[in-house]
This record gives sequence, C-alpha cells and structure tokens, in this order.
Amino acid sequence: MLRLSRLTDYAVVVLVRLNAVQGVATSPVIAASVGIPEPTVAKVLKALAGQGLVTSIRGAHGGYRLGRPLNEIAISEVIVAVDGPIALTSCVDGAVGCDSLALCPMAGRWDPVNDAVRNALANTSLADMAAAVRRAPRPPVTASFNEVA
Amino acid sequence: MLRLSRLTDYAVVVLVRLNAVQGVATSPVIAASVGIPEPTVAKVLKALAGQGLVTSIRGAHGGYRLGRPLNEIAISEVIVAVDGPIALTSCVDGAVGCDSLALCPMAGRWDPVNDAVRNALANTSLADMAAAVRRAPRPPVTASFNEVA
DNA sequence: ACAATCGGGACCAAACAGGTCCTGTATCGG
DNA sequence: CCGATACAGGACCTGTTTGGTCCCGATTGT
Repeated sequence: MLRLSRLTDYAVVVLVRLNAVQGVATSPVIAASVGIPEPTVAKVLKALAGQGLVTSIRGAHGGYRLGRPLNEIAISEVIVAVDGPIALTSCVDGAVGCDSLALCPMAGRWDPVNDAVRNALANTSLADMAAAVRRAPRPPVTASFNEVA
Repeated sequence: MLRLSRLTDYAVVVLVRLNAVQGVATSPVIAASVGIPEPTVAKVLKALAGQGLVTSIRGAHGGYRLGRPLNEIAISEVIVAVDGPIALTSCVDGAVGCDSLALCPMAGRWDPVNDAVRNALANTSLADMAAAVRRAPRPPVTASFNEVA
C-alpha cells in the first residue's frame, strides 16, 4: 500500500524535536520528550547519524545534535537513512530475486516512476512539513486518488 | 521501505499484456502468458475490474478486456485499485490507530508529501512505462538517493 | 440444462518490520 | 588512572502484513 515504515515517521518527529532543542540531547531524553520507546529512538538516531543527518557525540555528556538546519534536510534523505534506498519495486537495475526476470516484460520499466517519486520527495524538506501543520490542524487530504472515483 | 506490493507489479504486467491481446482474455490464459499463478492473476483482475481499469464479461466465453487505452491509465490508479489509497503514513486525515495522536506533533504534516507523491504517480501513465523500456534495456537508476552519499 | 467464467470472501503460510536487549568502544570527569 | 556515561553495532524475538490458495455463489452463452 505504498506505505513507508513507522521508523521513518519516528525519525521525522525526532529530527523536529532535535531542532527545537537547539543543542545536544541524549536518546533517552529525546525518547521521553516525544513519547517513543527509548531503544527504538536510539535505533532511529543511529540510522540518522549514519547518514550525517544528525551528529553524534560520544562519551559522557554526549548525545545527538542536528547535522543541518531543517530546511536543508529533504524528506527523501530521512527515508533513505532509515528505510534504505527508495525503490517502489524490487525490479530495479540489477535486482536479483525476481525469479522470472527473463520472462518479465517489465524489467526496468519502473525506473521513470521511481525517479518521479524520488524527485517529489527530494523537493520537500522537513521545514516544509513543519510549516504545513501551522496552516491547518488537519486539512482534508486532496483525495484525488483516495476515492474509488 | 516505500515499496509497493508485488500485486501491483503483477497488475501492470497484466494490463500491458491485456493491451497486447487487443480483445477479451480469460484469467487462466493471461496467467499462462505472463507466467504468474492463475489464482493470483484472478485476484488482481478482480481488483482492477472493481476500479474499471478492466471490463469484465461474465458467462461462457467471457473474460477481461482493457477498460481504457494504456496512455489513459495512470500508474496511481493501478496502485489504488490493487493496494488501496496512497498514503505514506498511517497518520493521514482522520487516521485512527495512532495511539499517541494527541502527543504526536506531526499530525497532518505528511499531507504535502503524500500529495507530492500522488501527483508524481498520477502524471505517469502505463504507456510511459512501456515506452521507457524500449529506450534502454536496463538503464542504471538515477541513484540520487540510492547511494550513501 | 450444462458448462464456462467472473465475483467475493475465508483461510493459511511465509516474509517482513517493529521492537528489545546485549556487548563493545569512545570520551569525559574525578 | 579509573569509573561513569553514552553512542555503535549486531543478534534476536514477536506481531503484523502480504502473498497465495481455495471454495462457493452468481451470471451468461451454447
């Protein structure tokens, strides 16, 4: 159903939270402030640190700090950091595992779709998302495709 | 990982196949021609028929026919037909189930992202996908986000 | 009337993701 | 120099989701 993992959702929350802190925060502290189990937050932060979206400081009085301002972080980067590369189907480039790749007449055809989605996600920053909520608390989704039509 | 279901992949293959047939075909016949188990193809066709992407003809000598030319079928429609509404997170509009919705500072913020993805998917037709494969058999993915960077 | 074919739902099994825990390593403070 | 703090990385278990199968009812042509 084209759904991204909950971890990614957590990641966004954590990053926004980290932005509000404007400094260093430990994972237990962050976890408590956003209401997500600590081990899970730790896992998310590790993934984010791996991609440089947050900076980690080890040792006593260590913690995590935002690696970049929110408006320079594309949502796609967060998704990649937490969920891995963005590819709608398993049939991308040298994808192994598609048992009937030889028969499959669709090999490689998803690429333009993948690119389109990647672009859409790359052009939306976390700051954009944060801004959206200010306007309306819960605007009805565009619903172009939600309805049966 | 932002992956859409395999059923959707099947649906695209089936639709393209149905386009090649240029007429009526039964689900067993289609299944055989694309190398996908028959019951699964039947399930996919049912879903597609429900959204009008294919027309079903019941009774003896019945079958399925393409409801519209390929270039008038957006990939988003196929996804919706098979996988349901396109919503990256469970936190859309009146989503129930987000236990900590009250605490969650991100309520509704995914909407612009969802819209962006929906637009990207709505602007790509099945004909576009079919055209893509003609150009290059397996072009390396743009890789903008695939790499660790 | 019979056979072919779609329609819809129930059901089972395998895969995946979410979540937890444990051990190792680096850094700061006393 | 030693202990405490906090990240790093991986193993592991469990619940949910998804893929796939099957069955029965409804419809239509011969």
